[in-house]
Amino acid sequence: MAEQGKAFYVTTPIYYVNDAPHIGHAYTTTAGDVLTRWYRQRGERVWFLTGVDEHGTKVERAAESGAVSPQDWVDRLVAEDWLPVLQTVDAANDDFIRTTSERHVTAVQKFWQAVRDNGFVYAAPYEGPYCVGCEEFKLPGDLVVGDGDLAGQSLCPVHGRPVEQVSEDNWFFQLSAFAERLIAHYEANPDAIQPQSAYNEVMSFLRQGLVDISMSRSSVSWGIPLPWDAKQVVYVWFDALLNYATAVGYGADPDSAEGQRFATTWPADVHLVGKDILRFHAVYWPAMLMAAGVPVAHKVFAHGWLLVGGEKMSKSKLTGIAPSQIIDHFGSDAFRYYFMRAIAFGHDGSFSWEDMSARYTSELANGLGNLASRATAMVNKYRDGLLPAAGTYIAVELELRERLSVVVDEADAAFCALDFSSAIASIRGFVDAVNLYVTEQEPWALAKDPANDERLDTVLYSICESLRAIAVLYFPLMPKAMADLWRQLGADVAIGPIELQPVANIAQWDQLPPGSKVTKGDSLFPRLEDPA
RNA sequence: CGCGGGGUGGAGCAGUCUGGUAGCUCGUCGGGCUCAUAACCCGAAGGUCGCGGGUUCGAAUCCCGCCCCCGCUACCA
Repeated sequence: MAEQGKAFYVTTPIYYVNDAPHIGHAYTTTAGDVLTRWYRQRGERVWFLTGVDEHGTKVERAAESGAVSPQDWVDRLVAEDWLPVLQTVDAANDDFIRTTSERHVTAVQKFWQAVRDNGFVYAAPYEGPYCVGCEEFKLPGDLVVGDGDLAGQSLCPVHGRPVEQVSEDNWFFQLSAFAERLIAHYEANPDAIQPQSAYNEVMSFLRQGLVDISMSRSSVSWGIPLPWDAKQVVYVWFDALLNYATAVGYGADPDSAEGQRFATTWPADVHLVGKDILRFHAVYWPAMLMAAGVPVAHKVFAHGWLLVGGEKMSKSKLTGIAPSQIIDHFGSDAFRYYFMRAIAFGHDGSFSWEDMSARYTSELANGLGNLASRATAMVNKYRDGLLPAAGTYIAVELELRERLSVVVDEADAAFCALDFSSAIASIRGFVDAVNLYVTEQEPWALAKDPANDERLDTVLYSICESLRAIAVLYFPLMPKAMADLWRQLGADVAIGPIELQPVANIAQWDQLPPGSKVTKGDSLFPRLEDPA
């Protein structure tokens, strides 16, 4: 559990503005959103941060070719691409950090000044193989050996051209000083990197030893100037990683609102990252924090890649998919459901339109949507839309309630462990159990004989109570549809807003007051035609 | 000896850490029901869990060897 008074703080990576948002970005954001919405549903204080990374050579160059200033360029990308995608996936982030914002820039300078004051930054010439095409230094291991005319020469693997030996004066971060501390930290906190495969990877990397790493660039101008050397800017990774701390008030006056936020929010509880940027988050970032004398994050969780046609998504192969392509058709709830349900978090997973469509139809339309539909229809048909009071519960209802109680516990444990697919599997099992309950109790048969009135009341009430619980359980995952369901059950009027229903109370039965107005509204998940 | 991930019924995936009737979604076949979004429920067929050894009363799961696929080569989640 979080420290007393501290918010449960979750971050996504900050996305590079020069890319087009695709479903990989949306996947990470969705995971963070579901996780934080669940914690809010538990009644905890929560802080959910996302944002964008705006510095670096690529942006500088792109702006140049568009004949605008870098700032205008990134302003436009943020407004047109990155903020809208949050609406598209229905993310309820508490903040959005931009690395060009004043609060970030000044805090980054404070941070590196602190690291330097602590003795972990030094000047040295950096010499190494440099690719003019990439405009960056390469590591010897990155290079490939040429053949033919270029036989024997070291080539840039991207451009296939010989690299040059270049030297520039640089500032170095003394990363090597932290290998032992990091190893000790992770040995003492084996849950600090998940899943296990990511933990193993980082540990084996650390045990090879760490080398110092250049933290500034003189060849780039679009960045944050070093406070002690205005001719150099902070290397973009060592600017970007700091967002997690600067966004919640690192470096602010402790008595200010920002300073208070830092005190009650930092350290982060979960950094969500793709497995490709694990090393930055599990090695460089905590080392930087240690160097500055700031506590490190509790956990880094590395999720897998989305594969399309068995390969990592690729725009050049036409498999880079914009979230809106899917969400325009299926809606944001179905998008969130699909990616959290179909892919074990931490593993790679395949996306296909066919699978998405099949799951939507089977699990959402035929499963949950249809259950809501048959429930609201029967209350209207047999009881004029007024929820009846339950009569005497018999064994089947008691079993259903017991099942619910188990499901709530399972879902809570799984969501808190970021095991989204297991949480959903558990809830889905309950939906199936309720569908089975309906079929076996045959309310339509009970309705044929007034002698069964009380029994029919009990069955109808139990179905609606089950749906009440399902709505709350699924609300963090599918906020729009579950808010709809909540209204159809009359629960907003009867027991208040769905977002205020604590997880701890979900399994408590008899919450819907008899007499509530149950409405048969639009289908929660209408069956969709396959697009041609 | 590069590092890492993976190979489970027709498709896509759990399960492997903490050995003990192989599970889920879809698809196929047969039956039931009619409240409901032609939806719901039941039953059945279909797997030597990549291959070969080993440990064990017992291995998808642990150990050894091997084969194959995919990333690490950036649109970077």
